[in-house]
Amino acid sequence: MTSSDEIAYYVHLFKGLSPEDVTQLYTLAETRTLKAGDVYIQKGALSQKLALISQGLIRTYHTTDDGEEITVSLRWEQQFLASFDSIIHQKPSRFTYEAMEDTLLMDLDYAAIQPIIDNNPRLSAMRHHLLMQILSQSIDRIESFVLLSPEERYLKLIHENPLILNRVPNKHISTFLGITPVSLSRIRKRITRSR
Amino acid sequence: MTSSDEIAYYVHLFKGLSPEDVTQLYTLAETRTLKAGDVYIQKGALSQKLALISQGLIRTYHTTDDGEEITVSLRWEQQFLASFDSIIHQKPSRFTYEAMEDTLLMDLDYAAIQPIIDNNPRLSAMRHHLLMQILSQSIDRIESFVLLSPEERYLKLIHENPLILNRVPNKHISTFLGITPVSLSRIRKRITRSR
DNA sequence: CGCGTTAATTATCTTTTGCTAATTTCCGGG
DNA sequence: CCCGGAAATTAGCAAAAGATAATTAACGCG
Repeated sequence: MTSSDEIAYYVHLFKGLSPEDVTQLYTLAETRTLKAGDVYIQKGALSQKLALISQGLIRTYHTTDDGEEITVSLRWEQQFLASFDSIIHQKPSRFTYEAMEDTLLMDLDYAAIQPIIDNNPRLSAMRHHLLMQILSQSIDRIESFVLLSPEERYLKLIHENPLILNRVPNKHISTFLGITPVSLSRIRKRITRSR
Repeated sequence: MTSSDEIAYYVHLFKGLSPEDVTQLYTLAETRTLKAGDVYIQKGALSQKLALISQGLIRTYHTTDDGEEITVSLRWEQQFLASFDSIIHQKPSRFTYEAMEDTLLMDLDYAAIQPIIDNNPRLSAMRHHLLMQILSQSIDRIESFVLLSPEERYLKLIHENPLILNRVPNKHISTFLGITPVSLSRIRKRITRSR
């Protein structure tokens, strides 16, 4: 794919942007490939990374004192990924961002693109729109913890996102839902038994 | 307090804005008082309400099929309150927003102020800044559900926000933490016993 | 294709939570 | 100041979840 093809693709994807708008950012973007298991952002890193995932899946996790990994976020195709600790608070990331599959993404440095976005009304509007999407998803996730039981959260997940189960091992799904792998296994058994 | 005093106050509060910027929004704002128990946004309402709380505390809750109230959010002085369902998705609010105390707030209609903010770079930048704050708080709350036990969530709450306990009954604190009032009571007992 | 590692399930036991109801405490209006 | 209703705690029991370990299944690499 040529870069002009790609720009046309993003103009189509982000309605409201001109080819020039996209090009401004595209120039500063780097296409990156990650192999399954590769770390995209290391815990402790201070870089203000921002990425748009073209292909693949990235898991964000926290590591406990005894070395357990707890999955905080799962992001895949067409979704943005951001090192929020660094972007919002200029602090080192408390989390590790790791590819679960071979992954292709557009890698950006938010510190570099921020002034460009700030000075371009259409890019600013797009950033605002995307931020609202992300905020909406976050609020949704909070609600699922407040309103639903672990079993209901799992059912919601497989309802809204059945494909993810084939891409992420259950042990990561479980911590993503705020429970242990053993507990998820029991929930799955309960569910299959009752249908 | 005169309105010019108030504008000076907001100029000081939102660094980066000029008195003119503040005035643009202030003109469209309405100072509203709510008595304890008053509903600010009714479940089902479609209005894109946005408020800055000057004094008081507002609880957002979901009502279950059997009439139980589950608290989703608690907001107080200097914080923004938004009917996200309506603002982001133009849908009726799934939640009720109710004052827990006599409350004073600046009431805004986001539909009315959006074009003004869009056309004013400083206001746009402030909106973006505030959105990032709200997103950061949301992500924090998600993390507390994924990483912490109910007891740890309660300890985190009283550590970060001890005053809230004197302003909100425990039955609302408990559902806010994703547990039942009875369970919170037991957690409180465990804690006092161990110190 | 087999071997070894990891994931998933199952088992056992302990702890915590939910549910329901009873009891006690708290609080505001008369 | 008292009284009634709501909140908070406590109690008792059932269900679910956590911790740990053992067993089985799945998977990737040579």
